[in-house]
Amino acid sequence: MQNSEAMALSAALLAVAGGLTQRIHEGVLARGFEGVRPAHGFAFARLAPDGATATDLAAHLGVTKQAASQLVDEMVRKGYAERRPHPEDARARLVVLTERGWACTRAAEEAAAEAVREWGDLLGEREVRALGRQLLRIAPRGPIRPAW
Amino acid sequence: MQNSEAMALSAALLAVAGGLTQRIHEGVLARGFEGVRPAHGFAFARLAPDGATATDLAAHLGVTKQAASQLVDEMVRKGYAERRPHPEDARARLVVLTERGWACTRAAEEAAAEAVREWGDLLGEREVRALGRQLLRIAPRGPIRPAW
DNA sequence: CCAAGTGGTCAAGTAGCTTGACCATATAGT
DNA sequence: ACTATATGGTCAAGCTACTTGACCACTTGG
Repeated sequence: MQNSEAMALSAALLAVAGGLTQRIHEGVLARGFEGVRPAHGFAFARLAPDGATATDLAAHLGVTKQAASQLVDEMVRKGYAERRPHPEDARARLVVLTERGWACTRAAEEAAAEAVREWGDLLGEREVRALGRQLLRIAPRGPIRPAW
Repeated sequence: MQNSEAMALSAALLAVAGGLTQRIHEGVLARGFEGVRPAHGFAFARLAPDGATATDLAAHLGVTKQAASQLVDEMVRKGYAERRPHPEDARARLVVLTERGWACTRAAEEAAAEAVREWGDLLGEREVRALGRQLLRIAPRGPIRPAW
């Protein structure tokens, strides 16, 4: 495969990712959740199962713990998360989603599903599933860097 | 397709895009081009064929013309681009890549090809080509937003 | 030929990150 | 058990890539 081909693939991938991000962001906004930025979505994803500490979040997002802490401040201030004492470590605080945080997460899922459904119209559902499988196989492990 | 499925697909897509961006960035750095940020790559892509005005660039990147102009300042200062008088409009300035700018573009292509080649190892070249075709078909038209 | 539109710049403000210093609690070594 | 080091978190200050707003130079259209 030629370099220019790889570049075309990369450009398409980044364009799709950028478009999807914006679609989700707009969809969440349209469902009445204001003051949420795309970066919050990645935080929500980490908090969703059982909560996490600010330092966990920092590692997951690839930022400093101070930045993660500021992000948590903001989510708390806007009612999407709350800090609880950590059950096993008196230094730490467990950050968990509030009910509003869960609702916002569901809104993001709906918005994502909406965008993906349009892909289905273009490619067929079978191809979209194949796309998902391929992407899962090449997805990197490390932190999800929400910026470029 | 369920919402959670769409979310998993979305997460994988964004993870792959983030990883690819980082890979390209590191590859460009490793080839000796310093002080280049991922956002520059999108600018280079727009400048590559025949140059562009700062306002064109702004529209392409989805930022204000002031921000685009600052980006051009930086690229000029670092030797990747230069401003020339516009042949048809005395108000405008045509921004074109320098030889170093072209070299940096080629470095980015090589880095991208390296990452894509690894996908080929995982999926097979046939599947990677299919991936490229699918992504091209669902890629949005508008500006490429280099941030989320 | 003048009015409105467009490309570009200057200046100031903002938001989200960084680095650096610090405290409180936990964990490991002797 | 006691100290030394590591770790979770916070406070404070600074940086940088963006924004908004005002403005000038040139172009375009009635």
